[in-house]
Amino acid sequence: MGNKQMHKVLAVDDEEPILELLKYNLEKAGYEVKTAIDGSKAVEIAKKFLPDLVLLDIMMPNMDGVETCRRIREIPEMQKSFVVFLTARSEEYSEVAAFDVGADDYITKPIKPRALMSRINALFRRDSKMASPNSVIEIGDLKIDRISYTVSVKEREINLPKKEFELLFFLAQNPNKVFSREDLLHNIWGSDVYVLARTVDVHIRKVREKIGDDYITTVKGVGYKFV
Amino acid sequence: MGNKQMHKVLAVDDEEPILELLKYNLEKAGYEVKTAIDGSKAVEIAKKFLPDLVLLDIMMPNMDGVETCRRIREIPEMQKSFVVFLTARSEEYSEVAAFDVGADDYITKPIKPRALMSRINALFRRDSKMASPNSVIEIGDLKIDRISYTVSVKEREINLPKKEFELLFFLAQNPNKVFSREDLLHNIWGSDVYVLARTVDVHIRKVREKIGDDYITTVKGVGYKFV
DNA sequence: CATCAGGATTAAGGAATTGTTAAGAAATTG
DNA sequence: CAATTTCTTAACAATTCCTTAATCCTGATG
Repeated sequence: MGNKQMHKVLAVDDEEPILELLKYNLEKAGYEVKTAIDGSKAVEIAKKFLPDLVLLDIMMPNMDGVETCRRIREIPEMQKSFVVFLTARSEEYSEVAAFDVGADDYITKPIKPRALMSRINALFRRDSKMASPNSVIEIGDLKIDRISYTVSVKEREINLPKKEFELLFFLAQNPNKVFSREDLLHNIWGSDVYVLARTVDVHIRKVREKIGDDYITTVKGVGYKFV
Repeated sequence: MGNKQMHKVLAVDDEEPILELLKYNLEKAGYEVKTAIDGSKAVEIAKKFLPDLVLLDIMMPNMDGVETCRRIREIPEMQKSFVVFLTARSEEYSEVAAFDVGADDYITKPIKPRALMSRINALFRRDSKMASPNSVIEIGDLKIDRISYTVSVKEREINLPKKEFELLFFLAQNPNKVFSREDLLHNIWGSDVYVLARTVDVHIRKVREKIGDDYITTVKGVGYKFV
């Protein structure tokens, strides 16, 4: 997360000229760009390329944008990436469905390059997705606030070190979803940090020690989940 | 991880010590490894060995990594395998060419064993995750959720240990189809794990105990089926 | 109705996984 | 750069889960 590299963008559209338009503008703005001509190719590329942003045409033959988005969101490493839909002005049908599957924004065609780039730059300017407005999670007695970096259980404030906080926050963001230790390492430590998987156990233990045993569940042989 | 289907890896480098380093670490991690000292040998071995992953040094005398990769990709059975390039930090020249011939990743030398293994494991993990798209099955009062690893009968949540969960999930994925104990062992335990067929009975019993007797049917002399 | 074959059930030991602790590195702070 | 906190690793304890084997049922068959 922290590493300042070029942001990676995957553009998906069934029309070649639009892909070229997107690629040209994005590369000019300093992004690393890959393109895909249909939904299944997009998923394939996303798995390997792990883009920070996916630009996704919502109307495509075979697999449409919404379904493609769902598949992409299933990739553990893609949980934190942005997905922005491209949609013709008329077809607002899928606006709801789009946000359901985790879209971050949508941009209407025809695409105006300058507007497009300004919206995309804005996305990344919001430092990371985590720092976005809804970064306060409240579940039962537990309140996790990523802005002030504090956790409280029943009004009682608790200070968690960074890794413990990130771990709790990440799990709480995806309640009831099991993550393997490897998933957690990739998402919280980053894909280029290599520590033993059992390190996660120790952090889990410390978090539990501080907030109680009721929030993080162990799924033996699989991993951990929130609640 | 539970299922141990040994993955096959072919390591290709013109330096013997590097091959040994790779072989040692890969075998320790449970991979079946073969090595090749140059590109043409690599292609030859790949044809017979059909590895799931090829680790390919990009700078080699005679046939370089990119060309070797192209030849390997021409083998029909190797279309779906992974190819990961090994490249010295300086020579990023070939990054583009590498991805063009279908590379899945590249790792820079000098090789750090732990980082290497973590990336390779991630490669296979990502692959296997995609294999099971329908992660939530609902049949009547029964809901099986592979994301949270929980089973619920009429809103009542039940926690199943891993093997029991996998067993139920597998059967429920193919409703009304009978599987012999051997089929189940092969599919859930893996093809290289040898346990007595009767072990399945015990797990079936425990699943029934928890979700009720109405979901798994015994077909005498044949096996078990869902519903 | 006795016998038999296959399945159900149970309990126990062993295997595998996770919990817990502590010590030394690494990072951060004053 | 010293002091403090946090992170990672390793070792061992605790726990859960898996497998086996022994015994008990059940229904089919002669």
